[in-house]
Formats: sequence, C-alpha cells, structure tokens
Amino acid sequence: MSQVQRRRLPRGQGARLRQEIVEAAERVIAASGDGRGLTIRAVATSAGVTAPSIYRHFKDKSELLQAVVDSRFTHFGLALDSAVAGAADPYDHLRRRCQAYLRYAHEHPTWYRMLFSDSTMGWEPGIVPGLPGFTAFTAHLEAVKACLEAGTLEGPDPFRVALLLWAGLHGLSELPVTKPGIPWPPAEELTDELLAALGLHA
Amino acid sequence: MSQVQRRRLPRGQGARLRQEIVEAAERVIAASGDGRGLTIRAVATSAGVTAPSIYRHFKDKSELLQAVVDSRFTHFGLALDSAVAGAADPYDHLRRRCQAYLRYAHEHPTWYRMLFSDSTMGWEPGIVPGLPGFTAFTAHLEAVKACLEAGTLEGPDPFRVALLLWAGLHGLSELPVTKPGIPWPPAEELTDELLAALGLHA
DNA sequence: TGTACATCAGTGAACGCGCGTTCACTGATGTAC
DNA sequence: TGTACATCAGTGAACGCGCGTTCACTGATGTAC
Repeated sequence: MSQVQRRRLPRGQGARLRQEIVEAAERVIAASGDGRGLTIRAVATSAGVTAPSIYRHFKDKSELLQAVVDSRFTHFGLALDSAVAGAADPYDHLRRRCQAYLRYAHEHPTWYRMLFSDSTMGWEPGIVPGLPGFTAFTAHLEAVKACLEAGTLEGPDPFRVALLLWAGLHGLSELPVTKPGIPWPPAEELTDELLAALGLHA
Repeated sequence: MSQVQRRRLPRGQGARLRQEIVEAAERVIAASGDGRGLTIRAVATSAGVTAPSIYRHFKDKSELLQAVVDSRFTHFGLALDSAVAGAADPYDHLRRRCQAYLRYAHEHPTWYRMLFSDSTMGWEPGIVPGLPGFTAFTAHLEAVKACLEAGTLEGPDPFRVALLLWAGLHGLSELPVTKPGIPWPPAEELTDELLAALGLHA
C-alpha cells in the first residue's frame, strides 16, 4: 500500500532485441525479395526467438514493417548524402546525387521497390516534414535549385524540373529490372543525357 | 476394340468458362488492389464455380495469373493505339500516346503496377517479339523516331530518347500514387514539359 | 429412331500447410526493506 | 547483507483461418451402332 510505484530502469535488453528483430525482418524481406514475404514466424526464427516474443516489441506485423521502412529510408538518405561529399560545383553535386540514387536502386532493388513503388508505404497526404523521405526530396529539390541558379537567373520552375528528373530516375531505376528484355544502355549515361535535356549542366 | 478413337468436337462451354475465370480473376485482383491478392478460391466464388473446376482450365495459380497479365497487356496496347486515331502530325501522335499512357496508369493503377512495376511479370531476357508488351514498346519507339525525323535529320539516338521518355512517363505514372504528399502538378503539363525537354516537338 | 456408353465439365470433401495472434506460464533480474 | 517479491522478457502450446491442390465422384452431353 505504502509502496511508491516507480519506473524501473530499462534493462537495455528490450531495446537491443527490438533492433535485432528489425534486422531479422530486413533479412527475411531481403531473402524473399518482397515486403510481402515478411512473416512474423520467419522473423522470429531469424532473430533466434519465438514468434510471440515479437509482440513484446511491436503491436502487430504492420508496425514491424513500418519500422523496417523507416530504417531503410534513413539508410537511403544517408547513401545519397554521403555521395555528394567533395562535389566540385552544384552540377557535380546534383549529378552525384542522381548517380547515387540509381546505384541504391540497383544494389538494393527490394528496398527501392518498398520505398518508392509500394503504395502502402506512401507518405501521408499533406507533406510531412521530418520523415526521411521528405528530407531526401527536399535535398533533391535544393540540389536542382542550386544547379539552375548557377546557370541562368531566369528559367524553368525548379520544382517542376526536380519532379521530372525524379520521375526519370524512378523509371531508370525500375524499368531495367522489370523489363530486362530491353537492351538498356548504362544508367549513368542515360542519367547524364536526362540532366542535359532538363537544362541541368555545369 | 474396333472403335476408332476420334476427337470430339469442342463443346464451347470449356472456352467460355475459361474466359469467365479470367474475368473473375481480374475482378478479384481489382478488388484487392494487388496481383498478390489473387486466390483460387476467391476467383472460383466470383466466377460462380467451385475451386477445383479452375484446374480444368489452368494448370495452377501462376498460369491463371499469366493469363490475366496477357489479357491486361493487350488491353493496355489497345488503349494507346486507339488514342492516336486522327493525330495531326508525328508530334501530335506521340503526345497522344504519352497522354494515353498516363491516363491508363491513372485509371487502372492496379493493372499498371502489375504490367510495369512487378518484376515477376517482366519480359524474358532477350527481346521476345509477339508479346503485347513488346508491340507497345515498338510502337512507342516508332512514334519517337517519327517525331525526331520530322524535326531534324541529324540528332540524338531515338532509342535512347524513347527510353528516357518512357522512364519519365513511368515515374509520372507511379510516383504521384506512391508519394501523394507531394503537390504534383497535372501529369499532362509535366508530360508536355518532358517532351519539350527531350527535343520532341512539332 | 433407340439405346448403350464414352466423354468431360464441374462438384464436394478433404489433405497438409503456414499464417497472425493469444494465452497462461517460467524463470531470471533487480529492488524494497 | 539477506530475503521476499514485483517486474518483465521470452516460451510452449494452441486457436481459427484461408490457402493451393488432390481425389473420387456425378450427371449431363453427344456419339456409335
């Protein structure tokens, strides 16, 4: 009765296992090649625990999936940001970002599809700052803006140019995978041609 | 013993039910919003038969799914071809095809995703003539070629321009769906800007 | 024309499976006193 | 320092479900003679 209810110190194990479960979920998805291949039981096996213990850390399967998407979006943003280190000028900066975008899609097709091609993963209507995906888009837009301003002061709307460039990058990321019967030229070359066509150059 | 084994005339019922099963499968997929939502039992219910009778017409579930994809690819090709009737010139022809492409993606997002974004539906390596998807790509390439030739005799490689245009159309078809948080301008306007940027004009 | 029978599309019941999730529990951890 | 006990991460068993697929069957159709 007289005992004061006190919060106990976190033991650390909980957070650690949560992270291990997310990593196990990433392995399961990577092995199945599709976000739909995620099963609680497979995650539990891969993490070396039993299925019910997942529920100590995630309300249900969709919450676990969301944690994986968040993790992968952060990973994607870091890949692009780290690619621009040492860029010579705004054009070089933008170009490196685009090449890194394609490289990510090529090296991680499953994650790319989950982040950009699965409508159940879409950002909520109304731009939500703070999401990794929003940050990445903002950086993309700024890179386009800087490149256009370095060229001409008057010119096309950077927002629209950024969207067209993004659309092209998305197609170049996905279509060679889904339509391998087409003899696609190297994506790097097509990216340079796309940048030039959109008036983005040094 | 003396009886001659003779092929019986088809009764017609078989082919009719096969078609009804494909249409039921299309309804099931449309209702679930994803090709993975296809189940034999749901198809059977929607077609008004029992599940085992599906197997009289399709070896297994994947064969049924392939039949749906073939049907939808034909549908897609027809939508684009019928859009160019009455085009004034090569540019108008190409522009109508592009607008029809986006319209199809917008009106039938589930089919669009199955045809262009699902790697399990990809054309086999090595271009395979005769597939509806191949026909549609050839028509697209020819439309780009005609448009470039009408402009200048010397110029960029039509094949590469066609791929860049396709990539852009794919992005404009899919990203507004998966990323509705971005205030996308009308796809028609962006398409015209893309065509102009790629040097495709009247 | 009549009848026996081969054909064959569709049925009803069942199979084994993997799934998400729930439940009562166990046993180690760490705290109150 | 010792001990009773609250906490809590993880377990083992089980649930109900929908799935793809198989099987022996039924009963209408249409042909051979």
